[in-house]
Amino acid sequence: MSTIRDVARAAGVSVASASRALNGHSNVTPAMRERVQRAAQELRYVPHSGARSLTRRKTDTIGVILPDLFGEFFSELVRGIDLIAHRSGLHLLLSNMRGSAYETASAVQAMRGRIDGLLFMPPNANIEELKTCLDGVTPTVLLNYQDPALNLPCVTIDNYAGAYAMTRHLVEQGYQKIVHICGPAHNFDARERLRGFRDALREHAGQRNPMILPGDFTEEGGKHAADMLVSGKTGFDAVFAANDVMAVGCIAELEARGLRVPHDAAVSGFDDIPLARHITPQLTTMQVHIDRLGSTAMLLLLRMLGGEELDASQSNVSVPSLIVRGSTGRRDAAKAPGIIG
Amino acid sequence: MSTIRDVARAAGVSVASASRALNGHSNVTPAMRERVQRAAQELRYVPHSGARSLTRRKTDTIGVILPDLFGEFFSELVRGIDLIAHRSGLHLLLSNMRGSAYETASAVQAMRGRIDGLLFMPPNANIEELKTCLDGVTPTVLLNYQDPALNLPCVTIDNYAGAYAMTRHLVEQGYQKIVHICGPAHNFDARERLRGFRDALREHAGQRNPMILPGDFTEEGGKHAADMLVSGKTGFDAVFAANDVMAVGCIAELEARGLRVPHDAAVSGFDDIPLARHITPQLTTMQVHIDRLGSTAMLLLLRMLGGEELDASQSNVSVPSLIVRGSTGRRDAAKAPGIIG
DNA sequence: ATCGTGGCTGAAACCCGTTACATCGCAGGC
DNA sequence: GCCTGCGATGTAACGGGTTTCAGCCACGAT
Repeated sequence: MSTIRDVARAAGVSVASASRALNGHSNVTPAMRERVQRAAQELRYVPHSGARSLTRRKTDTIGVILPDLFGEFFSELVRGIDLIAHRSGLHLLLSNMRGSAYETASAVQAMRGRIDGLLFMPPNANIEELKTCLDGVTPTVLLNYQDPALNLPCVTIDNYAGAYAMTRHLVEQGYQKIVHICGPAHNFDARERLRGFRDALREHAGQRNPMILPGDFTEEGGKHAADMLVSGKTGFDAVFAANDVMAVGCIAELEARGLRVPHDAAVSGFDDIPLARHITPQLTTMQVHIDRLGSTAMLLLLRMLGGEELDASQSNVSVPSLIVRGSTGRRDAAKAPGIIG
Repeated sequence: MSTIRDVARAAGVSVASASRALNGHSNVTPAMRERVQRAAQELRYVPHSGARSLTRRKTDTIGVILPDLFGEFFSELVRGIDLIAHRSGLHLLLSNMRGSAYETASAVQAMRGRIDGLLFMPPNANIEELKTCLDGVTPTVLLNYQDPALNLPCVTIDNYAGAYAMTRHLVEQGYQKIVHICGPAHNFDARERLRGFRDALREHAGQRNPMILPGDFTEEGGKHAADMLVSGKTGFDAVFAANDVMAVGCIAELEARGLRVPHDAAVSGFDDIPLARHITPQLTTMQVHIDRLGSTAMLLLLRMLGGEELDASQSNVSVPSLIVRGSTGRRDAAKAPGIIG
């Protein structure tokens, strides 16, 4: 592998001139530039980005730390980020932390000297340790997490408003015994969605003690919840799952148990994953533009890289929109078999 | 940001000793190590990976260059890669090339000095330019592409065998007018699948001029093909789409046009995306373990990083397995309405 | 007492670029 | 003809680590 010194030697000039010629500085004669470029080409010289970033104090790389690299959420998020990053000639350094706080801290630290900025989606675990390793070292934008203690801009989804809107939709459709399958207890999104569900049900249906089933955001979890519902003695006529994946599992299990959706019970989800449109009945859900989440975060980060000082007040909250499909078809009083259970 | 010199000064030792103490070299007294570690902790010292990789000639980073960062294929592939990479403490530097050959070349070059090895999935465009920039500079494993001219190990899917097996399955089920919706003409996978289809049909059904419809691997493409089929005058009783996404589009369109699958016509796909199990009828398809593709490639690359000299002869071909589901349900002679068209 | 040995330690070179600063030559102004 | 100023070029420092090599010291052996 040839270095810039090799190029300089081959061209019979100093390394400084070689560097200037190759980087398009103006104070270089055309003849000199020509000579250097020719030498570089012949030696197949490619600058060593690592060395370059050492002096430039710029790596042209953005770190992306996520809880896991899995599924639709991940791919859409990265797509959104890359769309903007690529446009600015930035690379993406990916890291996951497998949920562990220790891994998270080391992942953040391992980024030092590799990146110019960080997009960080914290795990649901305790955030305390993060504060120490995130203290203004590198420009950072948080994804899907908000913490007043960390005065960082963040890009989030308004889970509360989304769950509220969905619950209200179900109430307005005439459903009376609406059950919520929630996500993991420590999950930020899950908690907010549960809160939205609770508030909407209290404010629009006057219910104070709705039925809540535990869930884990997996298809199996949705099936399990449906199982409990059908076997249980509590009646229900609608299920609002905290995400689409569980809703899909729930529908599958309900139908396996002989119930028809939405005829016997409505089911709705959250996220609008591609699958939502493809199952039968099509799933009513809250549409979240995950790619936009990534793009927005990246745009904020670009501003920070440009020197702007952004803080939590610049945070961006995107409100998901209600997509009504077949799975919550208007409850027809004539055909409805009444509340199950 | 404190450097190792700051740490050395604080501990009252030389940088060399500080470096040795922090990197766990054996020739350091416990007292010295203690002093240095304490100083590092107090100064919140984190080594600068960029600088470190300059001397070590090792970046602990793997470059991953893909045609695009999109969809299930991408996320599964990255998951498989990360699974192995993470285990070895390697980071992932992601790059896409948007199909352009120029971008590809510059993406590969931009990796110089940033990575220890490369996982590369070439675009379908001409490979010629790549040879020059891939010439043994860095250990490389090719994904899903094989080229005798590039003597590199590659990890591929046996598209030919998969398509052959699927076609044979359809023939054995009794279907007689089997149509293939193929992928983009320049796509390597698509061409191989088409070839497998052709050969199987010739060898097992004696057909030499099967009906081939153009496609583009998108849902819309599948719908369009179904549209042509239904409107066209050529009869068909089974459709083998070159990927699941098109198969899904095809089924949707067929049903929209009043045909039932598999009653009126069978439909099968290729890839076994998660959606395949969720649509009605469930899709018969060839299961491809995309995550394993990534893991296998990463394992090969690890061996190369370990000093082994691998070449094309070490390539790994994974044969997809046939997953029979409802969409190609055995053609029941009694109920079948005969060939449509 | 002397010499050799071995283990720690520190100074300095090195990795590969970029850039501040010094130098040089040349043209123009007086 | 001499000085000034400017633009092109070269030298060397620098960025932040790692590593080689030499020096130092204490210890054991002769």
